[in-house]
Amino acid sequence: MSQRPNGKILAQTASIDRSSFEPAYAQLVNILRQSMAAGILRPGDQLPSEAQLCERYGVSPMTVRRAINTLVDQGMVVAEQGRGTFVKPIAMSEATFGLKNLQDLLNDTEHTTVNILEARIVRADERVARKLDIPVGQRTVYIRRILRTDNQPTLYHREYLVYDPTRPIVEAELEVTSLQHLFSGAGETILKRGEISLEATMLDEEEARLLKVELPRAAFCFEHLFYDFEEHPISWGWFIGRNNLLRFTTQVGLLEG
Amino acid sequence: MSQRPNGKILAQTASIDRSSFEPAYAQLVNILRQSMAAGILRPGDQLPSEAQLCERYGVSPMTVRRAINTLVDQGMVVAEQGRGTFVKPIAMSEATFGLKNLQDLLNDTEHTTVNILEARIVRADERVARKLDIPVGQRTVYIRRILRTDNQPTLYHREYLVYDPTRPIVEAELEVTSLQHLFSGAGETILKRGEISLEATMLDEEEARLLKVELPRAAFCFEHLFYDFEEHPISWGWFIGRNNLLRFTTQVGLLEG
DNA sequence: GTTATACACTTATATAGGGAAGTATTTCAA
DNA sequence: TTGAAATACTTCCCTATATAAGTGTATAAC
Repeated sequence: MSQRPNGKILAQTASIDRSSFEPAYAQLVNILRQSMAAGILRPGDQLPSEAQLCERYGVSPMTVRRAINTLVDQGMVVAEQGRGTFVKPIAMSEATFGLKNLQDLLNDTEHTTVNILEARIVRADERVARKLDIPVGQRTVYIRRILRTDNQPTLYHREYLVYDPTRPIVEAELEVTSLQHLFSGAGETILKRGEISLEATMLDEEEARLLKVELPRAAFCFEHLFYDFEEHPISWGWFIGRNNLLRFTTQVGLLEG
Repeated sequence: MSQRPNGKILAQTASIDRSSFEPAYAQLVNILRQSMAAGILRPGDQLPSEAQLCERYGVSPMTVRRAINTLVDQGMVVAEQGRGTFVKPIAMSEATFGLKNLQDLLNDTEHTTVNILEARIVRADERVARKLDIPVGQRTVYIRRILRTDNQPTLYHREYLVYDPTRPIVEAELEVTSLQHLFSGAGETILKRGEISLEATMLDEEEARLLKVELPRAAFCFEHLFYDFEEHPISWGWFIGRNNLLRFTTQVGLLEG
């Protein structure tokens, strides 16, 4: 049975280095993480109690608490009041796919360029009006962009913006760098929140031509809808990416070991 | 200029209820979140200093620290030592897509059934051998499953497992419920970590037939590779999902308002 | 005018301790 | 033997306090 916290194993492996620049709580987090990565603490095992950790590593209860809270926040352990803290088994459902690849692509101004294919005022059709919550026929700004990496087209972006001269976002959006702002959030104080969804689609003829690929072809479609602080939608658009260049990868469980 | 922390606004909105079951730090987190959601604290604004928050809400510095740390961990604010704590603008790059939908699908035993189409021992070909880091020709367990929701096929899963009679995962995997275990992590103490990647693909003929859709059709392909504590791969497989039933949605920025 | 120092402000880390709440075990009584 | 109460142990939450360290500004010295 490995349900009972076992002390000796952990004690010999490592200790807190007080002269280090790394804070004690962070060192303790790493010690526990490495114990899990090395298989000393397996899923389901109980961690040493907080009092035991205090004594063993010579730190105060609050430091131990902070370390354990960190692990709980990271989803690596579960703490049950009155029972103990236990190592969580890895769960595929906790995998998350981020958009960091996409951002890196945009921030790499060395290799990446953004071209505006079209930017004009259009009247909202039924579909656009519903998405942006405006009357049919109201003016919107329609923008089509193509994003190239080393002169290879990688992303095709279309976007509808509500047309409001008092709102500076329209001008800002027209700049080629505005996509970066959308991603990194540099200085956009108008947007409150956004809904983003990802789906797999077939490229149509225009998309294939612009992305320079053969039909039929599958691709990611990446739809976004942004709201201002009055909860009004102000931007609806979608990215279409070449699936060979855009791949989402992630890890579950423990990293190094 | 809204760079200077403004006190009065927040003070009138809410206060800490000491008789509540909700801990003080959590209440403070909610107060600050709501201030941001309501637009009182806009992106780029500076939060009141920790000392100010202590005084205003009558809590100790550690309580304030924990609340702020929580917001930092959630990516809503950035704390800069010596300067202050600032509200982060929303960034699309921080959007993450989770697999909770998929898990809910699997856990819903009322509407979801798993059928094993095939489960047999096969010799590893070059591709499988490379993925599982085993010699070509070594025996593996090949499993094909179809997952139905309300008798509608939704997911097609194929998987190769290294064949090792001493390892109980092979038997466990053969059960129809094992997919749930993979996702929720119930009792799997053998798996250390996993790599998961998502891409958009075109369905081939067999996949389309099993999922009962017309060709050509785009779909998500969801590849997974799991390792044991000796860092040996033990499971390689992939899900193919009907794109109309499998959609990834997420939010960036502030939720309620 | 320029530089160096001191100070006030911020966040960051750590210590010590106490009380509340939940769980599991033991002990005691029926 | 069974059931209930007491006890020990665990995590959880909070307070109070101290020190360190980074940032910016005002002041004094050159």
